Amino acid sequence: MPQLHRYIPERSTTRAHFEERSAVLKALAHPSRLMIVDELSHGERCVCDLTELVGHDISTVSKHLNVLKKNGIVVDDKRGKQVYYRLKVPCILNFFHCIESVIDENRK
Amino acid sequence: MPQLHRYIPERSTTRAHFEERSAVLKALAHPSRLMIVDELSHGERCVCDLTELVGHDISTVSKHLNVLKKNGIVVDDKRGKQVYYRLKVPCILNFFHCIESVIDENRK
DNA sequence: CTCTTTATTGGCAATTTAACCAACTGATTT
DNA sequence: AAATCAGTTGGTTAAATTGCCAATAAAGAG
Repeated sequence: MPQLHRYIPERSTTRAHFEERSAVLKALAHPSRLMIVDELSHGERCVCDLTELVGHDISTVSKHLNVLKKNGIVVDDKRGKQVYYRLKVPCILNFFHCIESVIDENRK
Repeated sequence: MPQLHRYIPERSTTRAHFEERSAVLKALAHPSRLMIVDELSHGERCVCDLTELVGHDISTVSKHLNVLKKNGIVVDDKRGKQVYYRLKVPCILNFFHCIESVIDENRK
């Protein structure tokens, strides 16, 4: 008698699953997008605020925001002429501590 | 009397700093490299073990390992004919929980 | 309604990334 | 010493990324 349910792993470790994870990391892995996430950790901001912060063309910033949005890191909210973005999953911020420690180690 | 020391920020938020951080994230943001990091969380492994795991050419895996090494995520150790890699900064593993929660949110 | 402001989208050029194969290095085996 | 095994490095090609400009859309102001 086959026991099919025994073969379902608790945690997926398939290639597809690692691709999903890396997509999220890739969305964060750009200096401008990190600046944006850092800024959004202080509250929601409109695209024009973020454009000034990042110092690139507004179309470039809009595309960066779309990358973050597609990967579930931010959500947007149009109010009037402006579009406001905010963090969707705050735990993203925990990354920074670890990344700092990696960088500190690299300096040694 | 100028108070120069007052202008030194506690935490750097310059573009250069965000570039450093994104370099670390970028090193992690690839499915094969995530597979490697996940495997190394169980202990050190030689390149040939990781090559079998990843399922790509050994030269490709070697280059992935070099990316992780250059960014301070793993360290290597040659013993005999084999080169063993292990995680340098274990906190990297904390990322996974958060990434999972992002992915879970994305499914909703 | 027209003009302006805010943001998104399409398209293009330059750069980067990632895979493979081939060549090479270094250590072990025979 | 010669052959073999484990890994790294160089070179090439295909694909993805990122920036800007131009065109478009949507909302508000005059």
